[in-house]
Amino acid sequence: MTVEEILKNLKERGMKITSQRIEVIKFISEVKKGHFEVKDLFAILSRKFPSLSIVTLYNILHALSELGLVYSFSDGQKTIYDFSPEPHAHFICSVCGRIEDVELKELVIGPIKGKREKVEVVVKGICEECLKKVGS
Amino acid sequence: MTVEEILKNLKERGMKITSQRIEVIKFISEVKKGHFEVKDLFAILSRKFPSLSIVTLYNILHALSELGLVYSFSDGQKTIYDFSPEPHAHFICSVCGRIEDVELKELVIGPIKGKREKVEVVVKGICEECLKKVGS
DNA sequence: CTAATTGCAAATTGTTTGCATATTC
DNA sequence: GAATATGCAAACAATTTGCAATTAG
Repeated sequence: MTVEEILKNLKERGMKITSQRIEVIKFISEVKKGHFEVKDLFAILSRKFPSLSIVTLYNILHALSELGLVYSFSDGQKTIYDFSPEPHAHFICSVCGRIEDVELKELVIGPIKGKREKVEVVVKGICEECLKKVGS
Repeated sequence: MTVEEILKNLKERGMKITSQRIEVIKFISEVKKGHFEVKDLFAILSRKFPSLSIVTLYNILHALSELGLVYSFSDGQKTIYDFSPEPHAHFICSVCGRIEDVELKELVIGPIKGKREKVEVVVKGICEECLKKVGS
């Protein structure tokens, strides 16, 4: 989705197009792939947009997430935002915290009483580099 | 595993058997199934053990989790402990926060560069009751 | 002009840390 | 008696809330 498409999307849902929202969406559609915490995004966007508040970032990302325009999951401590469109699992290193995409080949779960909105598959472990450093 | 077996397990790993640990392990092995937050467990055990500190609970649960004696996952905000031994997925209602077990029939993921320690499958959505109340 | 959005300060929540005291082995 | 564990107070990190000022439509 292009920046314009996303903005159109927001407009259609009655949301206002603010410069903060434009910046965030621009960033997302430029990057396309990768994981970010709110903090990281804040650090990056603050440079170009010094008046930006992290509270606004929380608002915007929360809204985009609700609309299904970004995907979010938790590393157990904080929310990670993920802009890549294809579903996949995530590997999180419990030592260095690094997150890597993992192919999700097959996932079958039993029936759910209710409306299912999203599925998070998180694999925790120790990445190769940390294994080398610490041993196991 | 019985309380005695778990305690033996701890001893073998050089951990000391304290009354706090006994209480926690007793509780876990009595309940066997169900999800708890540290806060809940603290509320329950505090009655029988008024001097118990929640910090100690964090310590104990963290240790038991490391040893693989309890399973833990995140609801995105806090750590949920799960004492049932068979692997399964979890459904979390984003409205009321209730957590239910979901059968995990099949899960195949791609290769991982590193040592895989555990997999969390969390399904988020809205439970039947909340759907009835709010509509959708 | 009106409703939505921003951004600040402050509050909350979950969890961790430092350290002195107490307890197990 | 030595090493480990507890529990308190305080620190921390991520996120949310209340609210007044600003901005988009």
